[in-house]
Amino acid sequence: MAKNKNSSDKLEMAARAGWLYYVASNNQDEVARKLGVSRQSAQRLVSMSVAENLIKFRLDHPIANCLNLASQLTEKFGLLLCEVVPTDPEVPGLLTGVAIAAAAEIEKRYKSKEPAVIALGTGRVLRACIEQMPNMDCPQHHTVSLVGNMHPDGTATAYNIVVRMANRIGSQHNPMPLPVLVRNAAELPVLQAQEPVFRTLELCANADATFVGIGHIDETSPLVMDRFISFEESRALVELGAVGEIVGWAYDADGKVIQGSTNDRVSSAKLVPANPRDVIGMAVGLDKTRAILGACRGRLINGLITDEATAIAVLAQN
Amino acid sequence: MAKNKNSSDKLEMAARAGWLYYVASNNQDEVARKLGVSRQSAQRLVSMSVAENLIKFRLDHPIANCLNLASQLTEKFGLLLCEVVPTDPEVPGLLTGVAIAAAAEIEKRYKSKEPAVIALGTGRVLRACIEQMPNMDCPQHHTVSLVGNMHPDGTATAYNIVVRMANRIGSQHNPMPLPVLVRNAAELPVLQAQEPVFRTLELCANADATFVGIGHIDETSPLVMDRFISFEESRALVELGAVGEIVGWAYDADGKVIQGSTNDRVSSAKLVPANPRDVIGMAVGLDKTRAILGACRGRLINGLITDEATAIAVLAQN
DNA sequence: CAATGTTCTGAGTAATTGCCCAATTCGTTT
DNA sequence: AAACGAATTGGGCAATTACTCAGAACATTG
Repeated sequence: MAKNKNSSDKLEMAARAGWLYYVASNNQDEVARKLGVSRQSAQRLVSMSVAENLIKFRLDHPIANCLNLASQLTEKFGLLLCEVVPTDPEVPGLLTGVAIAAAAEIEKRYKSKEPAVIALGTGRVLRACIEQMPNMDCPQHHTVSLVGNMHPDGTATAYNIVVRMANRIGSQHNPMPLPVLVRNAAELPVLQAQEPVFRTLELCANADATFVGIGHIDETSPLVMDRFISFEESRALVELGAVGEIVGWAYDADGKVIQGSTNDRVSSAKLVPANPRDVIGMAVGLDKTRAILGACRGRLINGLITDEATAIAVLAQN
Repeated sequence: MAKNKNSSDKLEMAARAGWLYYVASNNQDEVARKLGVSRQSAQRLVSMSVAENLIKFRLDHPIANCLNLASQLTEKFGLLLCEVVPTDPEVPGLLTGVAIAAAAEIEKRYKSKEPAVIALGTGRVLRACIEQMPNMDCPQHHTVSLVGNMHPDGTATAYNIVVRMANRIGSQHNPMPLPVLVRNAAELPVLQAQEPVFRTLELCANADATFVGIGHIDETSPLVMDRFISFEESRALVELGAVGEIVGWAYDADGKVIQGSTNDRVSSAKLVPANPRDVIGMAVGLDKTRAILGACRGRLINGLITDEATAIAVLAQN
């Protein structure tokens, strides 16, 4: 009884203190004087008003929700970096937002005076990213491709990201002179032992930061559309549980890299689960939900750049 | 362009900083690190987030004395709604508190899915209210002005509340394209028969909720200060027993609308005593006491949002 | 009533925040 | 291209806020 009254009085005082402090923007000395208590007590009351949630903070800005989603994702998947950009409800597939965010992140690395190695994968976001990069002159840095840049016939792929990026920012660069998938698994060791390939893979393994697109796997997936794998292979991967791919490596819902199938012929740098360096995945689109989820669960990435709608979907499905 | 982008970037950073500081309770060092800026810049951003009202504080606790006053007022005047917020004893005129409470009440109406018509009057509280509203997107709702939004010379008034409110919450809106007082009583019927005016008045009459400021009448009253009526007219009104005004309509201590004088030229929507819809008055300040009392007695309002000190004065005088 | 435990208080101190100022950057003008 | 002015930055320091702790007040129990 006495206790109840006491604590409810306290709360009321706390409410007043919180009001005077936050709403009327008094400092704690003034609050103390106006409530007739010592400054220390006023401090305790103000602090209580927050602890007891009598004072609510709310952020009124378009990015508020994004921040919230980013922090949920960070929390849930132990990410080092997470950026969620607003979605234009009328153009939900728009890449510009994530591309800008990703470009800003990439640019940050290139701005460093210290020589850095940045490894790049594939994907629409990364391609859009290049447009968003400023022209720079960074001969001290190194841009390296995680993934083969040619078709089996020797022509360069449409996603020749490394070269275009390196041109723009003026860095040294190593493309990967291999097809994404080699013709048969047996020749892979031989090809990867070639000096240029070998060096490139080495750089990838030691890259200070890695940026990759996250692809989903089904009939409409980028791998199929760009004819890297056939429709049948895609279906086989799905049979094996594949939900997504990063630089060609297909993985399942837990982020475990699939054994066998097309993965035997992937020439790309290996994925390193729980990599201590920054590995930042980028993806937009509701069809990517499961792929993103898998990549996060398996710690194939430790950073994520996406948009609001996709983030919501990922969190909802988790 | 560059400047615009710059400042919108700044605001976004400020929003982030505010979020990290207040919502995620980081200290400024952590905010600085997470945003990649210096501690001082972080401090500036946090401070900007408050100054720009990106961060809003809200007290969520029924303070006993305020509740008590509210229930006395409700009882005594048969109100449908009454909200009393704390007063800072040294800054009794501070509008922030009532503005926040009123904004919460208005927001509640706008949150409804059902299309609603909200009518707004004038006054300092209502103006301060707009700052406290979150940005919303409510194209299904309608915001309508009870009172003329222009000076006789055609310029818009400083209290162009409807437009600013509608911009913020993204509703349709009807300002009132008339002066608050027309030049002479004879032309009033003609002007009010104009389609846009007529439609607006019609909406006002059917508004689901009406929010009005309560003004007092003397030499220092808003009507005089803003040159809507002359000092002499004000004195004449006082002679006729006027103690307060709502959207320009002067009324006496019993809440009876004054006959004649400037009231003959008021273009605003008519006051409806004992209106079955919500009509919520807002007022702060001891000089408003009699005006509030009159409005309540005459049932010109059926809801009241005020502060502790004013509430005490109103009850004491009754 | 004394003993015991709990809560509350304020002094002291550490940490954090707010502000001023000089230096620098950036954009603009000439 | 140089010069100028506005805006931005970070260091340094003062003000404010948070925390710790020992003692006081209070209630509870034996």
